[in-house]
Amino acid sequence: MKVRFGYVAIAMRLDKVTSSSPVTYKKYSSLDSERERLSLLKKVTQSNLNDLIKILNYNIENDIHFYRLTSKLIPLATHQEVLWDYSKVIQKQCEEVAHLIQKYNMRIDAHPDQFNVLNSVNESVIQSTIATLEHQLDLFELFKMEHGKLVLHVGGKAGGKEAALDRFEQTFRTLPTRIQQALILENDDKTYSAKDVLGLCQRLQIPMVLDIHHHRCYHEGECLEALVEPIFKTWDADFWPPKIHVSSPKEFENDRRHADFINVEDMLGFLDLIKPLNQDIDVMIEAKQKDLALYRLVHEIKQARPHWQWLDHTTLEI
DNA sequence: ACCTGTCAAGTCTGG
DNA sequence: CCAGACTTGACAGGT
Repeated sequence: MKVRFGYVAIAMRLDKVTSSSPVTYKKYSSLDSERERLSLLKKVTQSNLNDLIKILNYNIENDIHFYRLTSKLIPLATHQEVLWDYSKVIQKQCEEVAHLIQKYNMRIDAHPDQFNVLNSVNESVIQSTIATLEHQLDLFELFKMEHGKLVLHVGGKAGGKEAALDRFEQTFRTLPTRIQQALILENDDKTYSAKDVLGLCQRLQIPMVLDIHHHRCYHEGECLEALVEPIFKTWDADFWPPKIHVSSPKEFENDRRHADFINVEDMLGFLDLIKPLNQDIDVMIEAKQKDLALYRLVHEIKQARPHWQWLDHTTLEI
């Protein structure tokens, strides 16, 4: 089985490189002319795309095949008072991004922010969530990513979990097909357990992302061992192998906040657990120190399991 | 060179 | 019912 490691949004080794520079609506609306406003949006967006290209090149240089885009790549892209056409402004850079992704066969995902709630009791929240998902898929198209995935949590629990899960299911079935095909769901750390999300994903026939730390923070006695196989099975029909999220608690056992680095024992425990399944997986590292945490984890796995083989600097073959 | 406040969003808790 | 916490990274402004 092959295990690849990825990280989120920021390459800490690259100084002064960020693909998340914002334009706040406050700043935008303070500008007097349409020309100034567009010029600011254009400047920041092009800078973000240029830095994304630097990050992708950096990933390639370091054998990193898995990466999560920032959700802030295009400032004010979905703001109802702005809604600007960014596609022409970044056409050239998108071609470069597409080229890099295709050439190196990178897996790239997106994880819209927590404010995106498909099971909200507020219809306008659902509509803005759909707009955000559409926007992310527009970007995937510009990057020629046919199989890009969007990770979401189930959302709130207003009206009780059963009712809230039903709302999710109802809403999902009305979504545009391309969103249905891209959505994958993750267990969270206080409301929807791995077991809850697995059931929902099975009903909707969509893949599930297992977050190991969230499971540790919130479960109702279920053990991971029994859940892993059916969770992986939700990926059977998919282009990609299953992916999991890994993080370690900041201070104490069930601390929901993420630590700077990954505790290697957390990772080794899981790898030992799933080894009998002989299943390729992609591991998204969610640590404050981003790519640095990836390098440290890989290094510590190599020390702890010296007999394991590596296909390149970050790809494990066991 | 550092620290603090601001921005943007939705949900949930505590008063 | 409403204020504040939760969360995140970038950046502006003050010291």
